[in-house]
Amino acid sequence: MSTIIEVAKLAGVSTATVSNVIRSTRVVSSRRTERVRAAIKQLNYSPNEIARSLKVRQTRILAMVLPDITNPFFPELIRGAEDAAFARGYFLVTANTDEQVGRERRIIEAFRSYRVGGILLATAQGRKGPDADHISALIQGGMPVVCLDRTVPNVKTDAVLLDNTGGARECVRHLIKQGYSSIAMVSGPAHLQTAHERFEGYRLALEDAGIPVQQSLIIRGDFRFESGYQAVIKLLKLKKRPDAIFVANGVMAQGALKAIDTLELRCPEDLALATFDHLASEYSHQPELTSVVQPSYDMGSRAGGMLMDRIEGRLQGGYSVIRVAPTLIVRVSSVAKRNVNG
Amino acid sequence: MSTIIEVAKLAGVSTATVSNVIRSTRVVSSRRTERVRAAIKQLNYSPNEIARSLKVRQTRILAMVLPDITNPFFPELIRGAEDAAFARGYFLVTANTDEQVGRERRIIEAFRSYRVGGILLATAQGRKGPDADHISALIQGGMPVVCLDRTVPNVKTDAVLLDNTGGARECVRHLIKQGYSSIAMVSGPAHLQTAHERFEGYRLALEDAGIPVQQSLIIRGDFRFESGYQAVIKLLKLKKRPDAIFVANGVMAQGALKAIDTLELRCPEDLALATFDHLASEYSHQPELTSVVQPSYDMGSRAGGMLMDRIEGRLQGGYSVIRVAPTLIVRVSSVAKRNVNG
DNA sequence: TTGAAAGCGCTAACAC
DNA sequence: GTGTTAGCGCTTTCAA
Repeated sequence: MSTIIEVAKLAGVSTATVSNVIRSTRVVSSRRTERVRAAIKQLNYSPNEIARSLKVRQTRILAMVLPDITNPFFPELIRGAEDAAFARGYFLVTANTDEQVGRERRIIEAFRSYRVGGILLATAQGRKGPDADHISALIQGGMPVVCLDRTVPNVKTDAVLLDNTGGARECVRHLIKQGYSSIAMVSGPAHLQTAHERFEGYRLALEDAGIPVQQSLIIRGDFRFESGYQAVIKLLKLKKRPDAIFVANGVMAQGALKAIDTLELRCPEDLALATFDHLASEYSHQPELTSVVQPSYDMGSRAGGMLMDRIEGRLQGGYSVIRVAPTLIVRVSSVAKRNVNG
Repeated sequence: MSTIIEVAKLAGVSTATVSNVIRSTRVVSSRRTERVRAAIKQLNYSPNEIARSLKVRQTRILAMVLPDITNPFFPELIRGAEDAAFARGYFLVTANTDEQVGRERRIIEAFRSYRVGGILLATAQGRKGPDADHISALIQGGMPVVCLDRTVPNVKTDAVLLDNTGGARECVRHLIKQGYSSIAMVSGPAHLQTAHERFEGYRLALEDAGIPVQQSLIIRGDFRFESGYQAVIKLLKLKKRPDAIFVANGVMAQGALKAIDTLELRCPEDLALATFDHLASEYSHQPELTSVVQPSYDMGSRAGGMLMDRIEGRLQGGYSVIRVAPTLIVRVSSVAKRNVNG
């Protein structure tokens, strides 16, 4: 790989001139500009960003750290952040922690070492995780960090979060209004903040309506397909079967549909269903599920914007936390109970 | 952010000693080692990989360039490559081109500038794209590149590909054996190599059986949900409706299911279905689709291994191209025609 | 075992 | 408009 010195030599100019042509940092005569361009082409020269970054002490790389790339919610987040980054001349790279805290640690350390401009973090850290010291250290060391979807416990940062509790509450309230009274929930993993908040919404909605929470109607899943399937099989085999189920994420809801199918029941005739996330239009075909839709693309894009603002010093002072509201989309899976067979 | 000089000063040793402690490049007395460790901790020091990379002229970063992160096939590819990378002390980052050639160009140029160790490329470049000069230049410049899933036209590289033609051929042959004779196809975008190859498999299977290919039964989609939906609606409104449809990817197959549902038909009673990709167990619930399953995790992992071998010089000489075979999984959506109503 | 110092490729301050 | 050069933070050779 050729260097700026070789380009300068070939073009018969100084390295400063080559640099100035590349970065347009000061005016260079058109004759020289042309000679430099030609030399660059001839040598197939690519400026060494490593050297440049070392000199200017910053990179225009944004790093996104994600827990589970196979959950369709996250790719949309990537697309949002990516478009925002590109629009402002940044470059987004992504790494996947596979929900493992150790791996997250290692990835963050690597990004820190490479001195990325900032980090978008959807942490694998649980909501009571005691292990967040490295993240505090990171931030105190001056690295701009924006938390996405999930915050890190006991760490103050900018964040873009969803109003999980509000969304779940509205959704369950809707089920109640439709005439359902025995409403089960398939919740997410205990250690995840988002799962906890969604459960809170469920609890509050029941409380609002004066309906007691029944432990037997709450089954914990892990946000994956199989656990949604198993949970609903279990619920539907109860002597006192629920008449509606609220599912804490979209992937588990697909498992729920499969379970209903396996037991040869029908939705909504035998059981109403409502869920977080809207995979339906993209990956599934029937029935149309009532769902709490997260504006994931938008969340990614806003978090990206926030991070770049912070990097560029446009965002001074205290941390800002944005709570984005989800949208409840009512579909056939939760039609009013009295109409089910009408 | 503190530097190695500050650490050295605080520990009362030379920078060489600090470096040797960090990299274990030579033996350092335990007294000094301890002092260095303490200083690192006290200063919250993180070695500057940028400076290191500049000096040693290489990085242990693997870059993966993907066309569509929202297609569930690709995240699995990432996981495979990532696990392979981590196991050998590399670090994988991903960027998404959104199927735009211009964006791909820009991303590759950035990765080149940052002197990543190598690139895993699932190109957005069409199979007849004339625009691959930058990729040839990249490779000639010494950058290790492994093509994944798709090759770049007229460019010689290592590659891990799927036997698309073989997979499609076997699948359609299966449909024929099950007694279907009017078999339609929802194909992928014309410019994509994979789509072309799958169509070839379809064509060959019909040819094998002496069934003429009918243009009216071939509808081109774009690998997305909506196009699968529209294509199947169109096919099912034909006067001479096909009795089976072969769909070129999993996302479109979901659209196909929705179309069948919309027209109040049933699969396989009214129409058999078989498809590339297996989204079924993860995102969908019914009916179980006969599918050509790609070993995507494995493809990612093998491509990653190949790239690291190439980087480390274990893979000398000519380029190697691996063609991975998919697996046909037969499910209820294509039961033998005579049994459909029996 | 340890330290001094050159140099990786670039930018930008300074001089002309 | 243009060139010279110090120095970004690290590794590694050479010398002790």
